[in-house]
Amino acid sequence: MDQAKSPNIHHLFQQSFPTVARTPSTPITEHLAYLLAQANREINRQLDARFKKEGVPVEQWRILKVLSDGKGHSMGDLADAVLLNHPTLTKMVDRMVSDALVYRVQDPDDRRKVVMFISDRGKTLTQRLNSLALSQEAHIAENYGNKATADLKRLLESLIEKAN
Amino acid sequence: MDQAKSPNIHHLFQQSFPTVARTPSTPITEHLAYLLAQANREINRQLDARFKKEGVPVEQWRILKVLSDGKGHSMGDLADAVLLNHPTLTKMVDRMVSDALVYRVQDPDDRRKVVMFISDRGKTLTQRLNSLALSQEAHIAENYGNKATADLKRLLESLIEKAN
DNA sequence: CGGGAATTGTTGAATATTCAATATTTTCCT
DNA sequence: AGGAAAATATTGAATATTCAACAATTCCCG
Repeated sequence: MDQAKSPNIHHLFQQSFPTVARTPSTPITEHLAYLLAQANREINRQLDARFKKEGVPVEQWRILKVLSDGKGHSMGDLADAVLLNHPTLTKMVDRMVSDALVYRVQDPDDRRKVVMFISDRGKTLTQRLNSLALSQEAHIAENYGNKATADLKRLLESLIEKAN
Repeated sequence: MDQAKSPNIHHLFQQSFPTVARTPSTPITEHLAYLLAQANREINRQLDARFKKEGVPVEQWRILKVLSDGKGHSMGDLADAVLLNHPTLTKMVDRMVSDALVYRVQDPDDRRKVVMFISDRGKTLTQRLNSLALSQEAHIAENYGNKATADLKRLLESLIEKAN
């Protein structure tokens, strides 16, 4: 590899600055994508820490929460709702079925489909997880501010909506 | 599975509502953790799509971008900066070394450490990636609004700061 | 009706990530 | 000084995710 000369035309204009002077370019920390990743990671980490004593990953809580409306949900709907792609969801649901948290029923109206339901065991677990999650939200709202939290949520919703 | 009776004491108070009346509990879509995950996923997906023609995952762009300051960075610093845990970073850097985008040097002051540098090949790639990323940011700012984008960034920064 | 195309979900192989253990070097403490 | 503890990075095994292929069913259109 030739490490010799500056590969872009900028160096023509940089000769008067002898030492360094590379194109500045926005630091990674100012990119929206990065800020979202960082915030998401941190909040998720905290939530996971709270869920740890129940031994349930955040994704399973999402699944349980969606199913707690009591209605049946197809795998496809679930996958969209919980932000998982299909094969990942299938395998996670397999585990949850083993743990008797949810169960599958074949949709009688469309036999390609599977309809997922939450079990009673799943329901009681969901309640414990919900209160852990709520306590986290309360904790955030506490030292981040109610207004800021509400504003942030609103902006995120709007971003998500626009992004489609 | 016994789906028969409501498992919590609430049902004592719900007897006057004969039909259903389960505890409402916030829908998943109102939780901050979920909104962050969703927004992050979507923005990342879009960025990945743009990077696709370069065949570079977003994480590698982050690494390249951090290293483009020309200074050397230890693996630990890098891992923090690019939101990857150490073993994952090690293996990703292995690939990038194979691709001659970055290289390792042992830190002479502390021989436990490795100092990472970006190669010239890495620099030119970074420039192409930067402009793809900037065009995405521009696209977002365009149909989401400059104010909203700035507000969102500010709120995210503040959340991240508070969360530590 | 019949059959190709589309939809839905799962599987298996390939890939990536994570956890725990390890190796190496430095720091700290007495 | 000298040895235990901490810091840094990597490795290998276990686990998880993804991609592509598949199977089953339904849809659609001629």
